[in-house]
Amino acid sequence: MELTAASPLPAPSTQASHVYDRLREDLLSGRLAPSRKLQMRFLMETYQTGQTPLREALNRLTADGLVEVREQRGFYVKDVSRAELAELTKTRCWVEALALRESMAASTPEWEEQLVLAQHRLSRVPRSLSATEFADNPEWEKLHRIYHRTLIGQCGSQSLLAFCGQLADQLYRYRRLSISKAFPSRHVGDEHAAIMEAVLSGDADLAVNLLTAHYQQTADVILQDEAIFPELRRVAARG
Amino acid sequence: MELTAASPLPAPSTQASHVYDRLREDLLSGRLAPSRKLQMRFLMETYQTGQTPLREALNRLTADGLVEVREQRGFYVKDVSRAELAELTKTRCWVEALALRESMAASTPEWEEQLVLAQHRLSRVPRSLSATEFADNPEWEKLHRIYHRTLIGQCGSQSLLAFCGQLADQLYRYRRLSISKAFPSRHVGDEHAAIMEAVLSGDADLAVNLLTAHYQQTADVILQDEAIFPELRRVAARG
DNA sequence: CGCAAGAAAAATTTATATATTTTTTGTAAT
DNA sequence: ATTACAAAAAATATATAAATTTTTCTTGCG
Repeated sequence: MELTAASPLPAPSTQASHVYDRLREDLLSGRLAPSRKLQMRFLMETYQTGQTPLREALNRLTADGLVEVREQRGFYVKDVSRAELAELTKTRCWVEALALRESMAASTPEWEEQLVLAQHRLSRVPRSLSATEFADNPEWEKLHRIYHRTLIGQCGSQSLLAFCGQLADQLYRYRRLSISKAFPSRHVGDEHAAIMEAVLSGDADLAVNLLTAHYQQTADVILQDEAIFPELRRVAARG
Repeated sequence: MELTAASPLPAPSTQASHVYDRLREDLLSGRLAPSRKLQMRFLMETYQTGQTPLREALNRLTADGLVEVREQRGFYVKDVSRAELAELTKTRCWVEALALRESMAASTPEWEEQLVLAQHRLSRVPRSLSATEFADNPEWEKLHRIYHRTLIGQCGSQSLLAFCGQLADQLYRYRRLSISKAFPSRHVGDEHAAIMEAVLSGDADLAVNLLTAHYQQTADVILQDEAIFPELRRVAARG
């Protein structure tokens, strides 16, 4: 297994935060596989650090919903399931629909300009680094995140935005875990543009419908990915 | 200051969980005052424990929004403000309105029975232990929590329920912090009954309106409590 | 002879104690 | 009065120890 290499200098203040960032990246990318046990000794060697910063990082990640802790039995990478994917998606659709409506109700010229900019920048970066096969483009992911965050950023509630961020992270892991990334069948660029248009035209119902469809379609593709979920046969055979 | 005494036997498995429970109670009750610094030495002596379980507990409480952590500067009790109270209340109204509608849309006879039971039990316990002055009744608080949780419990999203629980905790602290607890001016029992009636009659709009009004009124009372928020004069004099 | 139950051993998580940085505070000098 | 330096206080990290869980091995019974 290839995990993040121990980079030498850019220590973000505390070791705990540094380990948190690296662990988070390894969890989201799938390098640390779902339901895998996170043994202290292994983590200490891999990330070259002590257990105090490690526990700190693992506890934060537990709060983020990426790690699971069982009392006196250690930490585990949060498992994935079709049921959880469906529930997370459903919740995200509900909550972001709410946040988007509130954002639009509190719209300002500045916010609309931010949205136009975010959409434009996203449209100028390729989804994949390779034209023939899918190769994750970190720059696109970053701009994609900013775009969706901007969409709901005017809602006026920090706690709601933080919750949306958590849901986004958890669902992002499903996307990275899934091999068939709906590439290049979908035109996600067009979808982002259409949502923006609806927002700018003031049509909240349309904007919400487009946004939720956007999320639902992504989930539907991943739900059909046999590679990330145990096939039904095997589950039946086990029981 | 009188904090929770070190009770001898009921240790919930790990020391960290035990400290978490006691710290949480002291934070919610206000025994640990807002913006107070949580020094390790003080906490270790007060709760008679080491720093590993303490850090664990403080990190969990940070995720709950009751504690704030500043890099290399330690932990602090989350500060309170009128702005945050207003925002938390607004968010809770939005999100619980959503959860209540979804609960009603997914209603079952079992759930309705649970709700009837929860409301009945709550109505049978006095709000205050004393008839003349306000004396917090833990049993009422417990049943109150269960009632509100039941109301939205059928929504079908664990993560949404967890988020609602967090908001409830944070707002509960404001209530405990406030001296004028709207007692006995309001008839919260009637409000709880009215919400249940609306739910049972299937009138979602009415139920949501009653619920959000319920939360908003509580917040309005606390917002006028000069004792918990720094008076405007003092803020102006400082700057 | 195979299987289940119990006890000892190993592995691992959790907690304490010690050491190292970092931040803050107090003092002196410009 | 302000800045620089030094001492202290406190947070963070490492290393060591204790307690718990899991595994393995042995013993007894069918």
